[in-house]
Amino acid sequence: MFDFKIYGHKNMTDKYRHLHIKLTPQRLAIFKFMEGNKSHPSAEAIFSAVKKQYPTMSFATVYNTLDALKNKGGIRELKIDSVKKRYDPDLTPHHHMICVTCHQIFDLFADIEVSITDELIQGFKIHDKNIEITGLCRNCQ
Amino acid sequence: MFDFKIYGHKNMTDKYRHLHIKLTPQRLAIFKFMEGNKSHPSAEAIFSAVKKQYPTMSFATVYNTLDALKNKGGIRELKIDSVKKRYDPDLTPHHHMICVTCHQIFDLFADIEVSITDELIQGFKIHDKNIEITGLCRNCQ
DNA sequence: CTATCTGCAAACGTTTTGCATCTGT
DNA sequence: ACAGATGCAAAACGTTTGCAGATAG
Repeated sequence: MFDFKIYGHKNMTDKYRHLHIKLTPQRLAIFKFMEGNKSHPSAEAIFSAVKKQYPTMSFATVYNTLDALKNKGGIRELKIDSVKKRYDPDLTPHHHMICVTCHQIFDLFADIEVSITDELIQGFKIHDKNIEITGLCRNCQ
Repeated sequence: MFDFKIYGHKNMTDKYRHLHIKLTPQRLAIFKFMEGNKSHPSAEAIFSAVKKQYPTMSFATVYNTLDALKNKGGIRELKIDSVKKRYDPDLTPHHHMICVTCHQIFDLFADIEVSITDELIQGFKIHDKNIEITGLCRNCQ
């Protein structure tokens, strides 16, 4: 989930110590579930998955953890789904393709040319550019 | 809101007849409010505005009308705001810039080069490409 | 030790729904 | 006439919050 290989982590706890948040077992389970997860899960999906291991897991803990991760720059919150928030542990610059039929989300690691004239942006200071592509995935065509 | 000037509309009702939905006074009030509206209003904003004229206006009617419009291609539903849906009557291709401080939404009518190799899109058939830019607007810098 | 986290339940804001009544066509 | 819209209130849904007890550091 985070590229800290340079630290040579001994274990799970060491691996996430840099976040400077309390590393509870519940949180570590969430980190583990998110690590390398390409499904862009919702809070509900994360909750369901981690609840198997921690039957007392609550939404408060899931949202609390996701919020902490988001604030520490550990995950991205996606607005791809108008119904619920989705989370992406992949922080490398990429975009998303959403199938209008099966609603699956596909990563797109294309380097996209976004050339905008100063005149058009009305003095807006750009932090981030994000491209959302809608259409039909191979299966649904 | 719709570019049907070629029909030479006599009045409000004629203007929207092509939608093939019942043109109630409430709906016409919503159409009028949306026409040329650059504020990307939420359902609540539309409701509040139109309620002044129709005190009995309900959310059911607002959502019903927005849904009909969306399905007939009369408006676009935006996913820019993760809390609530926003609606845009402008159907000409354009993108959005969202200020992270004041949360205002600005239109961006730039023609953006999105060149993607066939290999990267995994057979995905693209219908639409949408760019969301986040940053600071001139006022908030 | 104590600042922070967990888990529960209740509250919240947005959107959807059921249904009786009404109305545009 | 009648398919479809309105308006109300209730429900549904995802998310947030308050708080008492627990725990990581």
